[in-house]
Amino acid sequence: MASARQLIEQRITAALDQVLEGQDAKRDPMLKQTQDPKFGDFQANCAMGLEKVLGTNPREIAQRIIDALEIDDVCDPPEIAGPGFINLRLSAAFVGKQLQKMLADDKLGAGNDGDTKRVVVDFSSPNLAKEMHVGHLRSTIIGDSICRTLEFVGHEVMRRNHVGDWGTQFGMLLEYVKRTQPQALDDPSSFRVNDLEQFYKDAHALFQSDEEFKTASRQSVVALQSGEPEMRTLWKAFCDESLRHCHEIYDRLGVKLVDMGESAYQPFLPGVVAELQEKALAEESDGAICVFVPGYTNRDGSPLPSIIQKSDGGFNYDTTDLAALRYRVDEENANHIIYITDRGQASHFDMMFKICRMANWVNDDIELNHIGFGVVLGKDGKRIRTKEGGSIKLADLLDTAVTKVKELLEDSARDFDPDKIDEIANVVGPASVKYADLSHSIESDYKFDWDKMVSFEGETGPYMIYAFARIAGIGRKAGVDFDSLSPETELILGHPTEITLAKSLLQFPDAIAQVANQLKPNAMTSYLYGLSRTFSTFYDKEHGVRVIDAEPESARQSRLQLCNLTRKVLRTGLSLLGIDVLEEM
RNA sequence: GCGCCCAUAGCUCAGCCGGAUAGAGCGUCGGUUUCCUAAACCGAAGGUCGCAGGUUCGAGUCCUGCUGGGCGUGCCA
Repeated sequence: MASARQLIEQRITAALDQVLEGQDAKRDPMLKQTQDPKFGDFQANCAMGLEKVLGTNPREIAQRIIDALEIDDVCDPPEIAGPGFINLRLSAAFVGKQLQKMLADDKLGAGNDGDTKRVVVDFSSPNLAKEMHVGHLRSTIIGDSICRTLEFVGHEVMRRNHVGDWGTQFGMLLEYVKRTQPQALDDPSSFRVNDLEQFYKDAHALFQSDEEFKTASRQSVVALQSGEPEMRTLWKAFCDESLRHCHEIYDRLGVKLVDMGESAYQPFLPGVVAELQEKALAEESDGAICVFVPGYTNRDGSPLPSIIQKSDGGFNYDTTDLAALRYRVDEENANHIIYITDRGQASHFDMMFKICRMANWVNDDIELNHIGFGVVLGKDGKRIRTKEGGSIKLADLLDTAVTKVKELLEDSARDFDPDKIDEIANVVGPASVKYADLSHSIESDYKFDWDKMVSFEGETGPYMIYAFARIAGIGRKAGVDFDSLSPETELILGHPTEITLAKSLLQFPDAIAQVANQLKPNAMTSYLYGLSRTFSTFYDKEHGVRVIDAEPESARQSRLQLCNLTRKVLRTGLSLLGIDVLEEM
C-alpha cells in the first residue's frame, strides 16, 4: 500500500506533468516533511526551482500546480507560503482511513509490493583465531538490523558470516592444538577451548619463543593448505569450537547468521587470478600479481595495487573477497550485496567493486554497497580498550550491560522481585547496547558510555522498552486484548494529541523505507523515539486525553485502537532493530 | 605526499535530493501527581553550524582554499 507521503508525491508529480507539459524538466515534487506544524504536514518545494523553466515567479507556478492538483481526498486545501512553498495538511478523514488500512496490513503499510530482490549481507565476520571482541559489535548489530528491515520489507536476504577461517595463523594454532589436546585427532568433537583469547596468546608465545614450534607451525600451514587429512581434522575441530563461541554471542544478541568462511572460496582463487590476467587487468609487479585501479596511489605517489597473488604464490583477502563476490553473483544470484565493516576498509571495497565492474563480473543491474561504520570510542575519545589495553570481549560487554541494568532495577523506587529483575535485565541489557549503537549515524565514531545507554531517561533502549510496556499496561488495565480489537474500529481524531499521534503513526512506512533504501538504521530509532514521545503526550494526564475511562464508548474504543496501533508500530520497529520488548516492567 | 572521513548548544549526538525562526537527549533552572505505570509530562535558558571565499531566489547541507583531528596508503584482514 502507498504511504501518505507516496500518495502525495504521486499526485504532485501528476500535477507537475500537466504544468510542465512539453517541457524538458524533472517532475520532482521535492516533498519534505515540514519542520513546523503551522506549515502543515508536508511541503512541496518544487515551484521555486521551476522559475527559469517556466519564466514566471514561483508563487504563480505554485498556484498552477495547485490548480492542476487533485488531492482533496488526502489533504485539506493546499496553501502557498513564503517564496513558493506548497503546504499540505493531511485531512482528518484521510488520516483515519489510512490508519485503518495500516492496521489491517501485516506489514503495517511498509511492504515492497512484490519488488523482491535477493540481497547478500556480509556482516559480523570475525576471525576464528580469536574471541569476538568489541570491534565486531557494530558490524553484528547494524548488519542484523539491516537484514531484519530488508526481510520485513519483503526481500530475500542471505545473512553471511564471512569468518576468517584460513590463513597463516592457523598453522600456529593447529600445531598448538596437536600438542595440547592430541585426543582431538581421534575425537574432534572433544576439542574444547574455554578461552580462545588465552589459547591464541599461549600459542603465539610459544611461536615466538620456540624455534622448533615455529618451524612445525609453518609446516602445518602447508599441510592444511595441501589438504592433509589429519590437519584438516584438527582445523575443522578448531573452527567448530570457535564458531560455537561466536554463536553463543549471536544467540545472546538474537542474531542469526549463516557461516560461510573464507576457506569456502579457496577452490576459486586461482581462477580469479587467471581470469584477471587473461583480461589484462592484472599484471606482475615486484613478484606479486597485482591489479592497478586508476586513481589509487601509495605514499611515494606510485600506483597502489590490489594484490591478488603474493610473491610467494599465496593468496590474500583481496583474492578471497573477489572470489566470494563472484560466487555471490554467479552461484547465489544476488541482486544486491552489502558489506558491513569498519570505515577503514572503504578503499579496499571501493577497489574491489571497481575491479569486478572492469572485469564484467558484475553488471550495472547489480548493486554493491560497502557500509563503513565509525569506531567505538571510550569515554576518553580513544578506541575503547580494557584497562590492560586489550580489546573488550563481547561476552564480557554483554555481561556488564545486564549487570548494570540489574543494579539500576535494584536501586529503583519500584519494587521488583528478583526473578523479574533477571528477566528484565536480560532483555534490557542487550537492548541498551543495541539502541545506543543503532541510534548513532553509522558513519560517525561514537563514544561508548555505559551510564547513558543503560539509563531509563532520554533516548535509550530502556526508555523505549518502558514506553512499550506502558502501553501494554493500558491494555491490561482496560481489560482489553489489543490483538483481538477489530481493525474496523472507527478512529475519532478530535483532540490535537490524537491527531498528532495518528499522523506520527502514518510515518512508519516512510521510516522503514529510509532504512531499507539508505541503509540507515538511525532513521528508525529517531522515528520510534519521536513516536514514543508523542504517545506520552497523548496519554499524559494534563496535556493528553483519557483512555481507559474515556466517554463515550466510541471515544474509548478509538483511543484504545490508537494505543494498539502505537504498540504494534513500536514492537515492529524495535524488532527491526533487533530489540525485544517486555509486556511489563 | 596522495585518497577518504570528521568539525553543529556545557556534554553526547540528529539534521531526509540545498528550503521557512538549526533539532533532540543529558546536564542546569522552573512547573505538573485526590486522576489510566512520575522509569512520565510541560516549560525556560543555552548555537557567528571550525575559519575565509564562491555558486544559488535560498547553504549546516554543494564548490574552492585554510586550520585542527581521525583513518587508509604493496605482499595482515
